[in-house]
Amino acid sequence: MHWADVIARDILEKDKNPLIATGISPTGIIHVGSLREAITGEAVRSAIKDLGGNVRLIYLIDSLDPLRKRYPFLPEEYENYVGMPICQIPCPCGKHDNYAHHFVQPFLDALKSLKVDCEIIWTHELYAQGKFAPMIDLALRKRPQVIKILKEVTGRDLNDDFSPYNPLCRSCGRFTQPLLDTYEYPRIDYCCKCGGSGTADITKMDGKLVWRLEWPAKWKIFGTSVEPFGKDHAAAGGSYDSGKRIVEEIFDGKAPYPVPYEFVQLKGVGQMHKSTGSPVTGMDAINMTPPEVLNYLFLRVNPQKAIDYDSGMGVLDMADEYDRMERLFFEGGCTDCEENSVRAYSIAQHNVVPEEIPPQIPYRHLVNVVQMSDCFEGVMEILGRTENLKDLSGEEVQRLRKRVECVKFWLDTFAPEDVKFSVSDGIRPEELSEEEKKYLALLSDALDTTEWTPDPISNAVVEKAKEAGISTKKGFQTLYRVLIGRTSGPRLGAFLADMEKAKVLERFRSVSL
RNA sequence: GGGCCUGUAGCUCAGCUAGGUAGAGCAUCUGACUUUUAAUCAGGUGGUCGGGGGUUCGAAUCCCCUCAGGCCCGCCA
Repeated sequence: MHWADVIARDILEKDKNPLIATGISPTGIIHVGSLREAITGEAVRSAIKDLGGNVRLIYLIDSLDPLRKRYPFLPEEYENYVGMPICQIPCPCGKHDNYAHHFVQPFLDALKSLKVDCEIIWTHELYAQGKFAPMIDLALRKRPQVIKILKEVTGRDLNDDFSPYNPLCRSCGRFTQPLLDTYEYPRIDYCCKCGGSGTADITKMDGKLVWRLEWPAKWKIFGTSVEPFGKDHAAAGGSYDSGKRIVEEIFDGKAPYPVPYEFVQLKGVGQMHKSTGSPVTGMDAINMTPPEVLNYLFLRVNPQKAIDYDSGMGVLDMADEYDRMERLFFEGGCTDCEENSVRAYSIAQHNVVPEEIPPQIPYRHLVNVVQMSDCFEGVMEILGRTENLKDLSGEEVQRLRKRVECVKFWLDTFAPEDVKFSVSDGIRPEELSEEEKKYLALLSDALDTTEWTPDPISNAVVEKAKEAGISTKKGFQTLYRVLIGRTSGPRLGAFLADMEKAKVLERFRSVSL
């Protein structure tokens, strides 16, 4: 059984109306791994829905988190903003409301493109609405117990003056320590390092809980029943462990069913970090992997399995595998060990699968065709020469368009050199030997009367090479050199059939004379 | 030091919760087809299931130990 179905079944045994929570702290550039959390949550959502559960997925944006340090990609002046909540720091590019919006927007676009069905919630608004106030109150009143729990779980020493709540200093805009003795619901005083002092109202956005308290507080607020999170939180003594005890012993709530997931690595390069940026960003992955394929990539393996995101040929392999699972889904006949992958295909569609199998253009073929035309219409025209595209629905055209865009992006960024070619890179006549010219002349005449489909073309290519007295290999190389300036390329018969006959003949003749 | 996760074919992974003759895809090899060239189809090769021990009639699967890799035990999220 697919892992998402196992989780869904376990959840529904306890809770018929489960709520799944997930989220992000958009303090820096978002990487591929951040997508895994959202996709994992969405998979559980659609699996529960599939079993008839009334399920909701919320996506929490931790917009009140402080900027921890000035990351290398930030301008110098951001040094001044360290310690301030990211929803109150200016946008680096000036186009968004604030820092948090700037970094989370591409991610929200990605969620949309991946069709993650969730409700977006901004944490700073929860604070402003006073949603955290009961938990802040409990945390402050039961502070000794909180400290005891944290000590026991983490095995660390914690000072007795530890505060679970940090007021936001009105003078400098940064989080600071409160004067614990002054607490009287709903107010607590503070005296900031900057020299400023004042009073924070815990029912307003005047401060925030520290992470280890904030997380369980959210569980209590929403009644979260399932939550995927990075395995760093899942480790013994980590924030899930402490959160579990705090939500039960302090907030009188329950911890969600944990779905820890492993991190995503760029193949051969290593762990990616939000804070330092990385060679493949989340947006890169979105841009070069069709959304349904990206969903599938994360769903085909168990969450606790590390994923190497291969931005090279792996992108093509994954798309091909996706298409293969699509065929197996509709045609049946999968083996036991493909069962989970086929199910992953269906979950990657959010369990809303088309009535019948959509027409498939092999992804590797698309890689060739995309390089033969500048625009989508051109690609469609070329595909139309060998495939029947007349019956495509609007949605199918959209999917194809998206795939073409992804292939283009991939070719421009991460594709290895040996899959790239350009039909404008043909060589000049002087670079060809006499026998090669003779071959081209013979072939041109033969092709003139040849049916313009792959097999007859291939036959002519080989036959005329023999006639011209050169090896088949040499013949192929000559044609590739003339067409794309390389000695190898896409399967020739189909490649030529994809092109316009007149243009091919013109090209051959222009160099054979 | 303590804990969690991972280790199955060259590569990516199923299979482990209910032990019963090791599975897929990709890669590779061979062959359809008078075509060696990155879109076809059919077959084949390929694994002491990280290692050792135990339980069992029988272990990839359960238990113990061990090795390797990753991660955690922050008043960071």
